[in-house]
Amino acid sequence: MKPVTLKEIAEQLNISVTTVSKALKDYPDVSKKTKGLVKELAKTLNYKPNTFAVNLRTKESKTIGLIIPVIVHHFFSNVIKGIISQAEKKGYLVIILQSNESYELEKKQIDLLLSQRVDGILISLANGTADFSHLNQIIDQGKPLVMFDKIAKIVKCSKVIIDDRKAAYKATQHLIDIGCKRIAHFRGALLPQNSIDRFLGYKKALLDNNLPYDPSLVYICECGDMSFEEGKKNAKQLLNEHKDVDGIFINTDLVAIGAMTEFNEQGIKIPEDISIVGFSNWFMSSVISPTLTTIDQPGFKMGKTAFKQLYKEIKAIKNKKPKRPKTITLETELIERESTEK
Amino acid sequence: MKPVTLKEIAEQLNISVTTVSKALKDYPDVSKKTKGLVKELAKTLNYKPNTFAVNLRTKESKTIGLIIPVIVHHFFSNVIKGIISQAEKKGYLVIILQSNESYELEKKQIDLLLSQRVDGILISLANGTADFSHLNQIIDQGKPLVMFDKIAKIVKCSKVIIDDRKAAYKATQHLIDIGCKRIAHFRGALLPQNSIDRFLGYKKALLDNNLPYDPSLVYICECGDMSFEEGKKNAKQLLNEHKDVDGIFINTDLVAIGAMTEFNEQGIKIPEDISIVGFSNWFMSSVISPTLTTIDQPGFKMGKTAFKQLYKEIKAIKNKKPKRPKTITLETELIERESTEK
DNA sequence: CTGAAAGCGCTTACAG
DNA sequence: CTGAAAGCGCTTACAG
Repeated sequence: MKPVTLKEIAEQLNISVTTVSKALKDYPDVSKKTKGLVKELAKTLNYKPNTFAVNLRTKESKTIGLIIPVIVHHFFSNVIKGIISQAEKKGYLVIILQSNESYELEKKQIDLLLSQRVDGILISLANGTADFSHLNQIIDQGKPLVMFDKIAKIVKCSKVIIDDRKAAYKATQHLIDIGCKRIAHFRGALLPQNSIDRFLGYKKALLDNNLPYDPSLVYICECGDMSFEEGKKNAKQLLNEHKDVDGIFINTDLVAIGAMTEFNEQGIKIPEDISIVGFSNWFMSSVISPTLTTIDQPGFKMGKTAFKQLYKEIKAIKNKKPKRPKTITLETELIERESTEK
Repeated sequence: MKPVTLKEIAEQLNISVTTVSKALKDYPDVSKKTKGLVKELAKTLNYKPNTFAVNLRTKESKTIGLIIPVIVHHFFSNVIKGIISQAEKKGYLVIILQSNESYELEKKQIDLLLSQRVDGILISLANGTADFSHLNQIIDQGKPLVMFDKIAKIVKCSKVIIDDRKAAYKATQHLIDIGCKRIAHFRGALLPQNSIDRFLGYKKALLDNNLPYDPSLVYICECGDMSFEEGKKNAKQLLNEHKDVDGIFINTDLVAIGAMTEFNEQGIKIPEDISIVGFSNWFMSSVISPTLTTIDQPGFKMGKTAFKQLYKEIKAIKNKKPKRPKTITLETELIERESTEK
């Protein structure tokens, strides 16, 4: 019932706690016989080292923290899966917190993780985050920090991202290639770096193809986390303001699906009247009707990569050889489906 | 850079560590003046108690473990969200592990959590779990354990569930009410208690309505985690074997969506030729075409409730007043949509 | 090959 | 009101 300690093993075997500890950790300076006895007894007593004591001594918790804006989210839940699967392989546990796209919460959660003394932190920023002192605080403490997907360029830490600009360019170019002349963009929130980059990719594709860039065709969302509704709302507004639009590049599939629902209700045909490209490749996008053309964003791989990078930095810091921050860019892919079939 | 300790505060103030510790925790036997000084200095030095040391002393980690079969899953990610939101309110952190529907992994992960000395464990069982000694081990150690959704009736711990039998009955009755005479059932895996109960609810509804129960209309899945494909496969098989089926109650929306895709490809019309009721109310089900009638399963609430129950038990055990296990049943609701519109 | 001792950073019963 | 001391369960440098 009560957990077994080294002391009890030592007493039963009439040897010292030191020797028991060493035997269990296979120190070379313990005799084979003693090791055998200790290990056997440890097994029968079901000995498990007390992590609290180990942590206190080694100053490591073998635990990392993860802060994520939303959990119920196809992309992010894939990232989580990637992170914990990789962490498990290396013997690390993951504490997950949801910032809910709130800067205030994010800040508090970082405090919480730091006082919990996790070995490192993985974060994807909240939409509202514009100040980064809470992130620099992590770095100042010499704790590894890796940002992914929603990052702040200015913070000096490693990052795992996709080339958002290029991906958005690809998406927009595809609309142009199938003949769209008047292409709108639903960009989502204003602040996050990836919205900015996706917008810039959209704009560049237009200009490179000698299509005029019209700011009134770009729809921003001031809202919080209401993707589907946001798509509906934007679509409605677009139909009022710009009857001539024949293609839309929509930041995030869920918003795109909201828009498609609205178009469908108003009798607008996709892709005949308007072609649509989403972003992220949620599973849903492959089963709705029409199926949605989108950019595949490798969530699972991003999670894995982010953990791997964090792990490297944890090791490096432990060995007193801290590395310079690194930015890793993962490939994306355009998935062509019915919503752009001409 | 290096974390501040009680000792440093004590030295700077020329008082004892004991007094500093007490002052920070607002013990009544410390003078107001001292408290003021200590708290102020702690703040300026940004003192954070070392959790490892605190845990070692108090034997509490303020951390719980959560084992879940799959993370990328609308229902389960809602449960996770419910759990961590509630845990955060009570100052608890959550370590999340994914069992991947594997009994072996689940067992290892419980070992991991126990040696991590979490204060309690929340679990939804893997499909493959038929032996429960790893769960009893938790209880034997006097650690609180709460199971949710996928439970084992035989294990003596608290449970948070829905009335699966009733919900399935409701779903099947709905098919009968709209005129279906020959109703199939895709039950999913064989073992989990909730598949069993949903099957029993289906069967009872048939019998209560004087419809014959035909075992060949019940499709079991021996597969692992391939819901969408499973739905397609079952639908294909059903079309070969039973052309006369006019309604299906399908365990889990994702499987239902797979089936609908197959029916669609084969030119079978829903709901005209076959009516379908799913289970779980994934967001997706409200946006596909036709929209899917289903049973709404309150994931967020289930997560919240499970944590609350665990929390109560943690407190109860701490106060040496352990409570008897309790089973909490949450309400479900039939959501009528196009797939059963007659 | 074995073990005594110090110490990680706290908390708390006890003495004054 | 304050503090010395013991102890939580480990690890590890050091002595023998």
